[in-house]
Amino acid sequence: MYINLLGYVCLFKRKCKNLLHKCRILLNYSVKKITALSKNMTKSKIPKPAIERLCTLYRFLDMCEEEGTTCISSAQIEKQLHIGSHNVRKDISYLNLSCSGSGGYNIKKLKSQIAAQLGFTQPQNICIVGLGRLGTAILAHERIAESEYNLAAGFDSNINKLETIRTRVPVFPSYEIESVVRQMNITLAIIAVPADAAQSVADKLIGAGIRGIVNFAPVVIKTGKSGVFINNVDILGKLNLLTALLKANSSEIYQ
Amino acid sequence: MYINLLGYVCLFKRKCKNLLHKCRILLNYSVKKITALSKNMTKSKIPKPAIERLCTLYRFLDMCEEEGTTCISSAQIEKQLHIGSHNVRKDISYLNLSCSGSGGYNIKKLKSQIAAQLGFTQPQNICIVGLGRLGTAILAHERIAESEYNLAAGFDSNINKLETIRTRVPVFPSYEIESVVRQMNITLAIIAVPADAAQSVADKLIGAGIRGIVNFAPVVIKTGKSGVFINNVDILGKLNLLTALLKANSSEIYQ
DNA sequence: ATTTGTGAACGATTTCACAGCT
DNA sequence: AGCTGTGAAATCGTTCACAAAT
Repeated sequence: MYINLLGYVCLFKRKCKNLLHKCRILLNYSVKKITALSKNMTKSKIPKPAIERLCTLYRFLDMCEEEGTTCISSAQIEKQLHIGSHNVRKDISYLNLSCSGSGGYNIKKLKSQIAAQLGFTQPQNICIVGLGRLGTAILAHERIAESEYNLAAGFDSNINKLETIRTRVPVFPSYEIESVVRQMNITLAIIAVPADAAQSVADKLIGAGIRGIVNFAPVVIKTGKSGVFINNVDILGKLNLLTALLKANSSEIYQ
Repeated sequence: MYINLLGYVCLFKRKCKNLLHKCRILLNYSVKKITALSKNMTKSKIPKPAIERLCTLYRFLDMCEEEGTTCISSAQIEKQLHIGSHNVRKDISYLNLSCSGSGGYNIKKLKSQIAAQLGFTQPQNICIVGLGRLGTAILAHERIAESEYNLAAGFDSNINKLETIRTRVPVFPSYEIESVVRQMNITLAIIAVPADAAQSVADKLIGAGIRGIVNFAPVVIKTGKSGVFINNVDILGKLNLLTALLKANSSEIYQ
């Protein structure tokens, strides 16, 4: 039988492309079946890149809503966000909802559905560690105040600095991070301290039970604990990435 | 023959997993051959996620070098950066270089090779548009001054502000963006203006021939032109992403 | 003895194509 | 008439396993 199959394949190689496809379908099916039998059905979930795109889409819908638009089609989203319309529809389909029909998506409805599925409905408390130029710039960020996030605390190790900062947000010395984070039930943190302090600050935050960190310090932060997500935003890294993409785009990397 | 094959597959379903694999190999091989014949050999290139990881690695190697380390193995990199050692080696293999042997990679050599392949060797001129709190924070970023990037210009629409800023970097009013960018041969830009000004600033920059933009304004910037890369760093978007990942991680999104 | 380098297997994501609504 | 929603195909990226190198 093995030899027959080999002969069959040789035949395919020459002429029977369609039948070959049929054959592949059959085989793939059986492989899947076997795989499904040998391990538990993996729970379906949204791919991470899709989640990223949905976040971008959510921010974009927010903007559209402010401008007073009520409907948008996947083709329009493609033009604005550079995400293929197929891709947009697929991503939205992961949410298991239906805004269907011609005329495109109802923005208000779609936005609230994304918020519900991705967990943007419950307001969360966030904090900023490091109140230098960058930290205070974020403290003053107009849109955070209007958002679903509540900026609950700021921290800095320099106590003199704390006294001179003018903001509505309560500020604390860094050694109080753990107690304040626990008491105020803060779930997300933004790190804006110098590189050498970043990891120790992150350790404190994670120790206090924080769930996610946006790190602006130019080091890669490690988390020993699973279930804690870290987003490193190193500006030099971003510049490097752009440089590399430009190079790769203009001339092939393999000489 | 079709029916024979079907029967064969049924047999597989029950017991012949190994032979099935063999069969798949044969078929895949033929499919590849056919595909290769029907279209031109696609040029191999580095996957985008691999480029991102290599940028992170580059920054990390930079740090290691400062600390005086000379050698590092893929296993050590795995611990520090949370990138699987397999993955590290694969990414490095895309560069077509050889630092091989036991004892790990020579940091200096590896770093210079990454720089060469990814295009970090030629210093590039960069500029910042928007000299509010965030813009000035970036102007003062210690590491940019030491890096392969030359911070050549800052821009702000508020002329009074330009006079009060204390920095070594030359600053200009925003209406001079196009001429200054051209004259100084600036290739990358950082946008730190309010949301409503971001797109028009980006249009000016792209019009002046800029190749890449890191955008800190909380809107998604569009580029009509291909060959221009944009990196949107929206802090609310990052927070959204963390929230969504937490939700997806803790409880399945499909109820 | 240890660690790299890499083809191939595997798994994940994107794209396609068209049925199904409105 | 036009747009969404979605299985299935195609593509892309990661992991594996082991040969090669020192």
